[in-house]
Amino acid sequence: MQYHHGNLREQLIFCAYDWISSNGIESISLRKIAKIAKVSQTAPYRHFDSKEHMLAEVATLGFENFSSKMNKNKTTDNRADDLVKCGVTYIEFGLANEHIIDLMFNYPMKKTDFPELLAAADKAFGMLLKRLQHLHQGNADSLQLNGISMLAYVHGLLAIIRINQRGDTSAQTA
Amino acid sequence: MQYHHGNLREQLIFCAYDWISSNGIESISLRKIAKIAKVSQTAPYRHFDSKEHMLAEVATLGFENFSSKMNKNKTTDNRADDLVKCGVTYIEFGLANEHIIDLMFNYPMKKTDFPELLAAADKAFGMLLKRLQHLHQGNADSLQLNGISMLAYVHGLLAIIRINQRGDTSAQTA
DNA sequence: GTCTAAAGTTTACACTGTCAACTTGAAAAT
DNA sequence: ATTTTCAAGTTGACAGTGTAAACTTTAGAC
Repeated sequence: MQYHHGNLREQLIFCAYDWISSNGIESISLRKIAKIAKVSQTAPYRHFDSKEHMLAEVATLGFENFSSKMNKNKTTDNRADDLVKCGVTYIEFGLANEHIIDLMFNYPMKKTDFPELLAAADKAFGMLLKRLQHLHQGNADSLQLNGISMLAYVHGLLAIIRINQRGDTSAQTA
Repeated sequence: MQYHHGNLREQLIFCAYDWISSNGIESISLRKIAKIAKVSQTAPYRHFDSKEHMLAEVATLGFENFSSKMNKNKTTDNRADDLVKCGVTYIEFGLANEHIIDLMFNYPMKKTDFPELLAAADKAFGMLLKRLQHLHQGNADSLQLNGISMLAYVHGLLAIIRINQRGDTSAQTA
């Protein structure tokens, strides 16, 4: 239908996603992924304003994948179970997709400049918070931690685990 | 005493620290900081094997600064106070030095390749853990969280605050 | 006063993001 | 059916990057 490539835009996003998944963020280059997609080095500029705009799309895809994984954790009536599953899913995703989650959280991107990314991130965090709050409301007298606190805890736990994996700081002294 | 510069090595580390503090990690280049230090572009290679080796020194300095700030929080006999001060110090440091803490935690560096960095990070985390555990042992029946958990919580809280500051994910719905 | 080696310089290379100018070809307009 | 148009692709160029190789300077040891 189109010129050479059909849907180069999506192709590029998938290529970049794959590349980052296996090689990390800092080793990526527009030219490399253009070459992988078998187009010229400047072809991506017909679809993205800049490298950052493209990475924003990749990060968006990351949040979508995370959301869909999260979505399989149906909330049950056992709220403690739900919390555990929720946290485990988050951490599992982070450990299984460490480079993508790097892009999602640690790469300095002004998310407000990328509405799609902002929406995808909002949705994912919203799911997390809803479940955590669900638990919290049912057990109002147990822990004095609200949704953000628990989110912070899970997020931080993942970070600590990863830092330790990178060969590090031996925080495991506890 | 020496050739042109006296102690270029330290000079470069300080220049890089300053640059990163005000401009962030990804905009740094060896050439820029060499120019700032008024030496040729390859002069840094007489003192560092690579850019990463230099950044490791900067990160080490970051951990040292953090430790020295942490050190001013003398542990008192009020353990709850100690915990709060500890967490506040951590988060304050992170907010006041966001680019440096990026380098310290989010920049993918194999810390085991840089023994000095590893030692500095160990020391900083050790201080944090000691205080947290100090509290925990005194209150063994209160929260079922150990040192790592509390570290994760504080670390995650900082991360969430920063992500929100970047214009983001509106996790403040709680 | 020569020698040496550490600390600095110049030059060069491959790679990066991105701009400008050109080409292609499928669909819209006549 | 032919012409026009314009999005999607290309080539070529530029400044900036990390870093390797070869050269030069200079402080101190003999």
